[in-house]
This record gives sequence, C-alpha cells and structure tokens, in this order.
Amino acid sequence: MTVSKTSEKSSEKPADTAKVRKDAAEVQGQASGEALQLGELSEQLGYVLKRAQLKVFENFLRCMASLQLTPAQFSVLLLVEKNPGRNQTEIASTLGILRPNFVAMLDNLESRDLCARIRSTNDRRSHILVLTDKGKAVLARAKKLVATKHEARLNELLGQSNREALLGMLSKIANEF
Amino acid sequence: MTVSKTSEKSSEKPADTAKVRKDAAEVQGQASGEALQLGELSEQLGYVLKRAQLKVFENFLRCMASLQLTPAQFSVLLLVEKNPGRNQTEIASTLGILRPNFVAMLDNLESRDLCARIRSTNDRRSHILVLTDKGKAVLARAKKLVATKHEARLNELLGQSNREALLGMLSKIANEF
DNA sequence: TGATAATTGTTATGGACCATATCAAATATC
DNA sequence: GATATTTGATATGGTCCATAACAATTATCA
Repeated sequence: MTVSKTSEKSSEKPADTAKVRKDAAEVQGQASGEALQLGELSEQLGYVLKRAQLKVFENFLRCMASLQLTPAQFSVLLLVEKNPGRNQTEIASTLGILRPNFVAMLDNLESRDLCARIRSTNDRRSHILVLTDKGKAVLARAKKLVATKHEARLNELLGQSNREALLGMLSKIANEF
Repeated sequence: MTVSKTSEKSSEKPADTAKVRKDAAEVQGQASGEALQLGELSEQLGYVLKRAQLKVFENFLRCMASLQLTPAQFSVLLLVEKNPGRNQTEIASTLGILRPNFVAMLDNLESRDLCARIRSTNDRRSHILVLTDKGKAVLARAKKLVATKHEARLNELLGQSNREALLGMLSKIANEF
C-alpha cells in the first residue's frame, strides 16, 4: 500500500487518513432525502428522558405564560408556602439550588412582591422566607393552571394510572439511583 | 389600625408591608431542625422528571468516565454510526442541536479522532460525517459500558418490564406532548 | 471570657449549554 | 444570469450551574 507521504501538509487533521476517506467515499450520495434512523438512540433512557423533560418544561411555560412563572420559580413558591419561616439555605438546598444562585432568584421573586426575606430573630445572619399575600394568590392561580392545563394534558395522554406509575418510577430513579 | 407612616424610607422594597412582617413573626423560630416537607412538589411531574434526568445523566457520566463521553457526544456517535454519510445539518437537527452549537461539538470529536468531516461530492457546501475506526471502537466500548453498568442498574432498580413501560411513556411524552 | 472556626447571605467569576444574527461559499430557482 | 436559499462557521448574548472569596454573625472551646 503505497501511501504517498502519509501527511502532505502538516496542517492535516488527526482523522485525515486514507481509510476514513475511503469509508466516506462508499457512503457518498447514499440516503439523500430519507429520514434518519434513530436506531439504538430511542432505547437510551437518558436520551428519551431528556427529550421528555424538555417537552414537559416547554408545556409548563406555555401554561404559565400569563403568570410568568418558570418551573424553578414555581417550585420555590410551593416549597416556601409549605415551609414558611425557613431560611434561604434550607429552601435552596432541598431544591438542589446552590446558595449563590438562589440569590438572584429571590431578588426576582421579591421584586415582584411574591415572597419576602425577613431577618431572623433567632439567627441574625439568616433570612426567613415567607410568601406575601400576592405570592399566595399567584401561587393559587398557578396551581389551578397547572392542574387544569398541564397535568390534565398528561392524564389525557397517559391515563390516570399510567401517570401515577410514571411518577412512581421517576421518583424511584430520582431518589435511589 | 394606625400604621405609622406606611413607608418611612422610600428605599423600602415592594414586599415590605406590615402584613408580611406580621405573618413572618408568627413563623419565627418554628421548625428549627426538622426536615422540610416537599408537599405537592413530589407530585409535580416536571419536578420529578428533571431530578430523575439529572440523576441518570450523572450516572451516565460516571459509567463513561474512562471514555470521556457525555450523553450528547454519545448520541452523536450513535446517530452517525447508524446514518453514515449525512451532513452536519441533518445529524444536528434530528438531535435537537442547533447548527452553530454543533460546530464546537464536532471540533471536539474530530480532534479526538472519533469522527471525521468529509467534503461532500454531491453538494460541496456540506460536510459528510463518518466515524473513524477509532470512533467505531470507542463507540463499541461505550455501548458495552452503557449496557452493563448504566442500563443494567435501571433494570435492577425497576425491573425489565417496568423499565420498558417507562421508556414507552417517556417516548410518548417526548413525541406527542 | 476571648480567640478561632463555622455559617449565612452575597458578590464575582468562569464554564457549559442554548439561541440569534450574520457571513462566505456553494447551490437552487426562475 | 440575477436573485434567493442552503451549509458550515463565527460572533455574541443569555441562562443555568459551580467555585472562591468576603463581611456579618454565631458557634466552639481553650
């Protein structure tokens, strides 16, 4: 196999061997217009999981357009409502949010008068988080939107029992994987 | 209710009303050490879905540590192997990757000699994508790692039939939601 | 008690990922 | 053959995520 000067110019890329070019020549012009085959990709849990998650978030944002709440913001409001009086570190960490990144989130929610930081009397380093009246009202409306537009869509697509089974399996993965 | 000068300094935040401070005073010092209640959060599909996805990706990265392949890179290699001779636009779009963002990804894979861009003879604008021999070998090893370490873990956690049901529901969400 | 360590909220910063506008080269359209 | 479209690429900005560092406050403990 006379390979004339394995590298004519030193600017060639690592993959630029004769073998690859030969392989490529064999598939040149094949499969012009046809749809691509997903192949094993559609069996990869991570792939399907990620795509499903994107779709769900996308739908969530559409349902919440009138309230301008992201999934993360919604989760903060839910958690603060359920656990009033906790500080930023506690709320952030149970949501998997790092404290530095939680600051801007709270700045946003507080500027919209949805929740408030109150200096704790026990530990004057920390801020206690509470929903404002407006925050409670907005969250109530958000819950209704989620239930009627978002989760309802899921039930309609999967059926009640399947939806519950799905949630159970995802919880198991989230907690025990 | 005599509220002495509703706003002493104009620098007060919107949420700084007497009502919120009163509400906060009632929960000060409650629930010091106890664990937080997730409440309705654990029933929110989006929340559980996102957390599960993070766990799965995390595990995937650990399993692939020896090959240094991210989920996205793995999906590219899988798709190029199944569809050799397609161009960047086709591969990227079926993966939901925007063309500009696909360039750096390919630069990476190509610099590691896992795949190659070959100028198409049909349309000299486009690059045909092919796996190199090394790319094929690495992908083969990656598939084995995924099967024995990653997906096996899932089967062990959920059981074979549940794992298939999960995949089916996620596909349905990804495609029909 | 007082010196030292740890914690809380915060800022600054950098990386990874995602999205848009724009460009030159090549091709398609008419 | 003039114009529009497509392809890969660059530049750029936004969002999210992660780490280091800091002042104020609190905990530790010698």
